[in-house]
Amino acid sequence: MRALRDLAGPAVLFPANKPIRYEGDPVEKLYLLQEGWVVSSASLADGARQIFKVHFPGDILGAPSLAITNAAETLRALTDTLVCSVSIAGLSGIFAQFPRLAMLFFMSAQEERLILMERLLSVGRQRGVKRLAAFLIHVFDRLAMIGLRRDNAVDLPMSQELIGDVIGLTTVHTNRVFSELERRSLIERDGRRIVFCDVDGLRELAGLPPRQFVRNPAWLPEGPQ
Amino acid sequence: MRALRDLAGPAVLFPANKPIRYEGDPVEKLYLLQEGWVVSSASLADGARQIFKVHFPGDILGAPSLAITNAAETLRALTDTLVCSVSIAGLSGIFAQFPRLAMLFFMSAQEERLILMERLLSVGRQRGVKRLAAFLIHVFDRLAMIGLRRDNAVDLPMSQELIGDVIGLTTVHTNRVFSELERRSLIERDGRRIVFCDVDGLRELAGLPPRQFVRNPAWLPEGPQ
DNA sequence: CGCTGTCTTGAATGAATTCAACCCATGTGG
DNA sequence: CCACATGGGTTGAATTCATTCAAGACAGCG
Repeated sequence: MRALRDLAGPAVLFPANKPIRYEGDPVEKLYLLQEGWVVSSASLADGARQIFKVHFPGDILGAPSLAITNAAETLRALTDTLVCSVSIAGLSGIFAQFPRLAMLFFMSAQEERLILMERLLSVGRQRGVKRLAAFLIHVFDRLAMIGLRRDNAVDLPMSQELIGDVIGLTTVHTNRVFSELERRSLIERDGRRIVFCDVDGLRELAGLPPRQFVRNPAWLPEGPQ
Repeated sequence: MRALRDLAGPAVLFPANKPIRYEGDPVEKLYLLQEGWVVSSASLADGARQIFKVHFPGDILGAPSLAITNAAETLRALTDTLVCSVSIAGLSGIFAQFPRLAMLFFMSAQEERLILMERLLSVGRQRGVKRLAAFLIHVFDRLAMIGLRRDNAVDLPMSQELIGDVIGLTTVHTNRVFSELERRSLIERDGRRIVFCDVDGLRELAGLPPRQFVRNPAWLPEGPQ
């Protein structure tokens, strides 16, 4: 990890709502998100936008576009954000020198695939209410995993329009579906703060199978001493 | 690649429609698809199914479940299929010995992410007709890429129900949307054989941005002599 | 011959979008 | 301090898209 940090350039501040990279830009580097929230998204000709992922500190940004010449996703800061960047050649050096780290990168890419598959399952096969429930639970769990959530509440720095872009609904319908979750006493809202009053109920509504992650498997390549 | 082939077990025949692995099964290995078509999918409690990907010869199967204890996706043969398997520890050995190959695996995982993102964009933000167009074009292009398509036609070994499970529509609606593509003279059908009479029109309808893949970049780690 | 699976069509229902309007908090400039 | 603009959030009504339920057509197969 020290090797990776040495490769990374200085941390750059992106204020809330500022784009870090546009889709179509030439792909030159990867980004490491140190502080703040970022969304990756793409748009269609008619302006419709789909958000692929809400990124938290510790995430690698821009990796999916590694194998293409022009970026497929736009990266945009949701909050004030600290980001540093790594050249692709640098990443390649990591693979040559640190097989254990390389394998961990590979596994993390597979984990991202899993998250995308889960969202696709939700968007393709569930109604709006369940989609929103699934997204909220996803954020809830991920924030806990990286230690950024203490209590049963989350401050979501996203407008309902953005949330609609995650789950594939219009602003208006996202709003109605939010109200329904509240009416069913699964959540409470205070501005953009969301209180998860009935996590189990929400999780059951979301209806996605639980996942058990393997964190430090024996079969990983040896690391350096 | 020879190293990989040495690791792989013998090729096993799975007849059409036979499951190779169920979601929930313990994750022990990866699969290499040598011959035939396979779909990976997952289901919800109510029985709704989402197909994540249609796999062709050369694909690695089961990788997304690498980081979890119980498989997230069901793998099922669409046609008669030849599959061999690799232990996860074996893959790990590849990472330790062949950094160039490891990097290629990593990039292929990112490419898979890209494909999933594209499908999510389509399913989340497009109407049925465009979703089907996008899927057909995707299959059309991928088959050409691996040299399994000569003319302007594809034999899709999938029922309309399965196709609906890819693009997130019911059987009935998938059927209507198929008819519309035909009515608009974008395709012709003869059983499960699909003739792409107007590839450009279909591609435009699908409305997804074109991708330029980097195939052998200079920054890849050195391979063995 | 009667299965079964798949494709197809019609009609009714339901979910989500569209269009429109209104509310409210914030911020800004006169 | 007011007038006004701006970005969200919320609600209603009409419309469109997709699902559901039902039934018929057809081919392949025992």
